[in-house]
Amino acid sequence: MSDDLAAALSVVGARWALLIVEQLLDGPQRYGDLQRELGVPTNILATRLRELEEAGVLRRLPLRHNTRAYALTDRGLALREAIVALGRWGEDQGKDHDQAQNQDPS
Amino acid sequence: MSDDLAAALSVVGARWALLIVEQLLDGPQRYGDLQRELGVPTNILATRLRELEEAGVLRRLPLRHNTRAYALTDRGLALREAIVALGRWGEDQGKDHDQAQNQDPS
DNA sequence: ACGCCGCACTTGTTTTTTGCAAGTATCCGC
DNA sequence: GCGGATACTTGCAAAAAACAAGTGCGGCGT
Repeated sequence: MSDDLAAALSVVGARWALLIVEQLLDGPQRYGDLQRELGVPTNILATRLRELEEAGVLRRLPLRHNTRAYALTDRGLALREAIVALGRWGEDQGKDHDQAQNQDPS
Repeated sequence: MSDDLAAALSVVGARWALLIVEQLLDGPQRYGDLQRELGVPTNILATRLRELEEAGVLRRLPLRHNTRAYALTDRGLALREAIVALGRWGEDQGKDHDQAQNQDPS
């Protein structure tokens, strides 16, 4: 079964996961930054970060004392293309989403 | 707000949504086909198809009597790139995803 | 004509996921 | 040693998903 998409979604398909990765594409960030930027509930954020770390998408880098940063691994960075592609698609989606279904103007 | 990704995910971010679209990239298919190919619960499938239709991603084409097919619209087809990108990423994901940080195997 | 089957769904009900609010632990500066 | 910042837990309610069974409709065989 070549269902690579299902494999991908089992890692980054959960809610907020891709948004977290997108945010980290701009560089490593701390927990509180992600929280404030994305507006993600704190327990969900903690859960996702754990999952994504275990999946090898990101890793914790300890900073000073009780602060640390989350940074994408190579595998995480490899999501950029997919995220950009989805983002582009989302652009057009935002325009008008009234049922403008034109496929064959007769 | 350049959060196009969030806009995209609000449409195709729900569980099974992208898999349904992927399946339809191979051409129009019927309800039962999607169900059997993907193994998606029937009530979820019905819900997603309704949502995706309302979002202009796909449309119903009536076939004979009480059968119909689901086909992607142009907007739905435009998801191909994103799906391919995610699929490619998922390929590599499949290799080994043990959370072995740096455990020397030998 | 009538029952039966396949197709495309609904309609309960349970389980899982998400969200919200509040609390805990640790360190740092004062 | 107190207050505030940072990084999370924990408890509980709401929402979504999965499971199981049922409905309506049309065609087909008999």
